[in-house]
Amino acid sequence: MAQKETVERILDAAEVLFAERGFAETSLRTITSTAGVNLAAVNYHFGSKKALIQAVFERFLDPLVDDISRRLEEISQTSDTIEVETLLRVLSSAVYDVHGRNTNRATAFMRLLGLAYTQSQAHLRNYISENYGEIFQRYGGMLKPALPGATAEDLFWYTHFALGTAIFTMSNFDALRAMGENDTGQRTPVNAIVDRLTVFMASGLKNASHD
Amino acid sequence: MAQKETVERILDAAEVLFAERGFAETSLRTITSTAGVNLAAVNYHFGSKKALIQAVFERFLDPLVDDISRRLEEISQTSDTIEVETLLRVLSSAVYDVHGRNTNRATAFMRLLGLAYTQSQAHLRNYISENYGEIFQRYGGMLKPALPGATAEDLFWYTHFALGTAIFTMSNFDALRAMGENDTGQRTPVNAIVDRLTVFMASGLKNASHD
DNA sequence: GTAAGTTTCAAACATCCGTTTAGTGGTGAT
DNA sequence: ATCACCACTAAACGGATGTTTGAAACTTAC
Repeated sequence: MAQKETVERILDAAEVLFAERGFAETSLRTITSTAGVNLAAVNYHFGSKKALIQAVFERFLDPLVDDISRRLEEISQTSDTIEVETLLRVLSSAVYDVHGRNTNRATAFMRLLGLAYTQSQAHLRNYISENYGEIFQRYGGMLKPALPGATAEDLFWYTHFALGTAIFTMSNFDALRAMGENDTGQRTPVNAIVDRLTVFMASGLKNASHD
Repeated sequence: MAQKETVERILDAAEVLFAERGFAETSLRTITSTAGVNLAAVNYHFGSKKALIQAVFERFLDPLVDDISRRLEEISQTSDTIEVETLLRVLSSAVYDVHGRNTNRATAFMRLLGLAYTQSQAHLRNYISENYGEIFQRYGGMLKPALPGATAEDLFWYTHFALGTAIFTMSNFDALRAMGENDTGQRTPVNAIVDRLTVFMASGLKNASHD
């Protein structure tokens, strides 16, 4: 009866609240009351709180993965050897593509991705690695020729260092930005942060080649 | 009456359980039952769950901060300009110094540090920044001349990238090493990982200088 | 217009949580 | 021996949580 369906109202509220407080710290009552729906609606439409969490991820991960897939195919056709920076840009560009206009949504997404790693939600990790593991491996396969001379051990550790940098930054995005503003007096724009992050990761990764 | 005091038994159990599951996900009943003490003991000795969380951190951070302080004074006397790698080594050496023998304890501590950033525990962040903010700033002050040409904004973001890399790696230390062994067939020694981590962070940081 | 099916609702359910209380047992000083 | 003090304990408290229930309201189709 309201403008938006109940299901989407719940997903909208849950996305924001989960990103702000985490999964365990956000109650269904808080979600349903800010969504303006009945408490029982979550269990009716999704089945359980865990299923709701997965649904939140599915809603924004699906279009994102499609976008990344498309971009990876594009650049693998145009050029033969792909630079590290190019591969990193694929990710940030995809995020911007999908949630570009809405910065709040993009930062919420980043925090959620970070929380997925950090918070003890085994069901979420399983869900993600089952449904999105393939694209992850494809990406790693394309990264390998970009870092010639790196052993398998090098590649493993350096990519996980880079992954850790990104995830830590994402999961603390707002807090870090607030600290930075308090510290330097400058409120760094999102894309300026992403640029620095890309530089940091790329230069760290490149050291895996010639050591 | 038992070999260890009640207070320490609680701290030992809480440290492990918090690191495994997080703060909100660990109940006082779980802590007290694995510690073999009465439920009310936590509130009796510490006052509240929040105070217990802070006490866990205090027991860990105090000796570590002392060690870092001592090392920073040492190197600031011997040489004038300090390399980035040297400053990074101060941290890893201090952790090894204080908890060197017990690798489990060191990784648990790293995970806790990561959780302190990620989990929504405002009181913890306030406690840490109030009690340990000084050494943090001193370290930052010594890092600044090692990265000439970097703006305050650069410095803030690149140091937090490096911090994120370290925290993520350490807090998932066991899981990462298991993945790596499964992936590459090699069980990478701890110091080899720390070495790679130092290289990664240093080369990432150095890019803050000339951009 | 009535029946079937779907969605929403208030209320209750069982369970878990952090905290408090009232009381017990022990220790050391006077 | 008495008193004060400290550590500990079993039990209960009030509140919050995810989930379930059974009936009401609405939608759709014939």
